[in-house]
Amino acid sequence: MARPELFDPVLADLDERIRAALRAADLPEVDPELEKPKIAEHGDWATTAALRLAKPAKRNPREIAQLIVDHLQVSDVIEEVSIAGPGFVNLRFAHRYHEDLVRRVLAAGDDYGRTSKAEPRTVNVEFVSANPTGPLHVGAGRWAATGDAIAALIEAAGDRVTREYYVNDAGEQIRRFGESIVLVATDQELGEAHYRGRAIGEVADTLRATHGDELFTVPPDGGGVEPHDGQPIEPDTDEAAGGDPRVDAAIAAHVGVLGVEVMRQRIEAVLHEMGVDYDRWFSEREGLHETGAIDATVQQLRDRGVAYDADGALFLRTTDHGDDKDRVLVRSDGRPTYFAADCAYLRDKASRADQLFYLLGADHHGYVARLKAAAACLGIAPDDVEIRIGQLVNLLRDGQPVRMSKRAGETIDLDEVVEEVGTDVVRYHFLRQGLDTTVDFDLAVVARQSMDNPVYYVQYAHARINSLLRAADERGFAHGSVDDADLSLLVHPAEMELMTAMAGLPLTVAEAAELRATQRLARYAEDLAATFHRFYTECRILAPADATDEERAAAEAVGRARYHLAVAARQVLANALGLLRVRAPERM
RNA sequence: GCCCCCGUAGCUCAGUGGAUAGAGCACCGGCCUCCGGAGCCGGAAGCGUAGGUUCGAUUCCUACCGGGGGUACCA
Repeated sequence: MARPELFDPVLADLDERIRAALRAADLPEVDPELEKPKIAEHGDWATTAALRLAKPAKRNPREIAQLIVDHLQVSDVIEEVSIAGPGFVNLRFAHRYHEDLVRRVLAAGDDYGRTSKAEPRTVNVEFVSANPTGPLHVGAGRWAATGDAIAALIEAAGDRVTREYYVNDAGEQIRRFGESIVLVATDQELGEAHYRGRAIGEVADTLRATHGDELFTVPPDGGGVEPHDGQPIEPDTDEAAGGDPRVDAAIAAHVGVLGVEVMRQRIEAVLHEMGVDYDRWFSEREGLHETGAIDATVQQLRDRGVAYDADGALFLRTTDHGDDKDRVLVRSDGRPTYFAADCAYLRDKASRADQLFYLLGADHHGYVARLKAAAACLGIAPDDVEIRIGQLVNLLRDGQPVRMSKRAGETIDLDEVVEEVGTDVVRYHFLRQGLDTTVDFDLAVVARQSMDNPVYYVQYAHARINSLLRAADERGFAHGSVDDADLSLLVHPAEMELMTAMAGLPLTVAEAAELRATQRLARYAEDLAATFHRFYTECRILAPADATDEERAAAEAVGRARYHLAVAARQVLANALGLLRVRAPERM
């Protein structure tokens, strides 16, 4: 778990002093495990060391707490040390701490909340990777928002990130996809196994526009057959491999490849619209099949002695690493399986990154064991392969399920939803909920601009600060620089609460990154917004229009301090939203 | 059958060993001569059940009950 003392020099010092007190009191040295009390009255930080020492030291925890306090020499940033409850040692900051914090935030600017690491790792974050045989559905929006935000969090926590999309553009499905396009383009009926839906027709139209009708009727190499005597050309089909008897296999394959690229671009466009931009679109066909990487990987697995032949097929011994059964790498007919491509891809990525992160939907949870086992078989440390499973999305409208089946017209694609409600709403809705919970995405609820959408609450706080600062400028409010402001005047409970909340961003970011828990940051932003709204309600910056000169003069010094506090709050809010890739608007 | 996830307020969700379990929505009652009421303040309301581990359990373990998903020489 992220440690608070790593993000704050004052806490680092405090941590060390508590350890020193334990030594001085002849107590076993345990980690102080500084934590934030839930209740503000208990102070700013607390240590539970005394509670945890009770057993080994065989003493009453309150006595131990007293010993700690007796030997603890705190710096003057700590104003109060007290013992409470069963043996908590509570610590309260002097006001100076909060004043420094405001200055720290303003000095750090956009970097406030980010941390650097002495030895950053390169983390490959793969997410979405939906088959490019159809448009993204709403559920994929969850992986887009979450994967992207997790990537941003990992970066903010000091590591390097590559965002990657694995394009499944090889194999059986591409031929079938090609056949589907050809059949639709030539007004023939689709078979049972074909892709259907509006998108197929759109791809067909796009291809017709760029390549002409011959694309669907003439094999890419010309077919070697000239039409003659008005006889239709017999398609050179591949029914043995499951091909449709009406479609030439070479045409299907060619159209499939072109169609996939059209679809991939559409996917790229909607993801871009959602603020998600990949560093790499990894083509299975180009990157693994055409380079021979699959064959090389299969050979390597043979050489490592982790593969064996049985029933004419080649199996990988994944059961040696916790899988339920060994997996087929090469079928008995000699074709490599999709799993073999997975292994090759794993190997490729491992050569480019220190850590491989996969975000998968719950419908893929069966992959976890075999993927981790495959990594182990390849000699990749299983700890360097992290697979997170997210639960699925229920698409609703007014509480009623919207069918997400493949049938034409019934699906609602991600681009339509993004168009309808906007990217901030879509992203935030997914990001504020944990990966382990099933998300209900109700189009009717999500379209409402109210507190049904907390994103507006947070954005409103940010817009409100901007409005406030604009009003100050318009009235010629002389705020001066923060160095000249007397921040010691910020003693109102709402001001204290706001400063305490702002101090929490770095730790929240670190924890959210570590746990891959975007909702932590979203909830933090909501809490901070609420704290600001309270401050706004209770603490005026500008004197009322009808104030007397005397009143105005009295309020001026504290107003200046509050002005800088508001600027700092805006910065923290903007940074939190920025990591979620949600806009922080100046007006709304 | 086996595997994974979930069960917290009427509803949607936070809270991965600490003190008095938190928000929003909905409901009830207050707050604008003044910087944006998309706001603020107050009220009522909850950890599925039964055991176990621990000084301490919503949190960890086991069983059970409910809900969701997965279990291919498919891609």
